[in-house]
Amino acid sequence: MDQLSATFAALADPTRRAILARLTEGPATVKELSEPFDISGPAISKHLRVLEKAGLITRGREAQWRPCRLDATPLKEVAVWAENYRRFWDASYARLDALLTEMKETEQ
Amino acid sequence: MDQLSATFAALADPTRRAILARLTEGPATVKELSEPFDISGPAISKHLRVLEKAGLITRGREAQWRPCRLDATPLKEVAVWAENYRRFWDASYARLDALLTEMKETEQ
DNA sequence: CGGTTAGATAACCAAGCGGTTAGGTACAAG
DNA sequence: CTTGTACCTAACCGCTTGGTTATCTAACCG
Repeated sequence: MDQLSATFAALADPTRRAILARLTEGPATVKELSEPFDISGPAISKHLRVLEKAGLITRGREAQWRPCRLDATPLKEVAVWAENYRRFWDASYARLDALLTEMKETEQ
Repeated sequence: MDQLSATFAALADPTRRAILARLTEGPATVKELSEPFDISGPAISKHLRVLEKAGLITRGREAQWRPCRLDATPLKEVAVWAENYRRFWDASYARLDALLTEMKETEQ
């Protein structure tokens, strides 16, 4: 699986996006991250592994804690990818695109 | 499944992203879209259904063809979502963040 | 009419996902 | 040393996913 696919797949789960949102406020332990959700610890562990493999978080070791820290660099690739489609959602460009399509059709 | 999750899930597949890229050049039939890939027609149909449910394409009817057209509006939400993390991948902000973390730690 | 083409649907399969419970490891505190 | 806490791994379960082949509909073409 390529990097971009892994990133999109990781972001497809609301729990994982909530974890990322929490990590914008600073590093957190697994316990802290699991508190907002009523799912088991192993389920959180799996989510964190997905995020780690996607390069969206890094994990340290401090005694019995495994603090998680946000690494947003893959999100830059997401933003860049999405920006390539800006002209297709931007209204003025959409009108221009429709005009060009119409011109192309009538010229044949 | 919420809209954003559906969009991310749809984008997690390279074949579907390639289909979207092709549609930036204009509408295309199912056959045209399937040509670059050596997977069966039904597999393409499934990908198109995923994209359609995510609101990323719309489909028309012209005789025996079902032309697909790009609808990039969900990608705007993706871009907006990712932009909220810009300060975490931007180098200068990263350095500022590290500085603030250091200050917070030493003040205790 | 018969044949061809575009495309969808159905049924199936292997693999992956999101969740669980049970049990194991590592460390700190009493 | 014992107990409790933080976290992980393993095994399992139901559902989804990405693919297949086979079959069906709908439209055009001769």
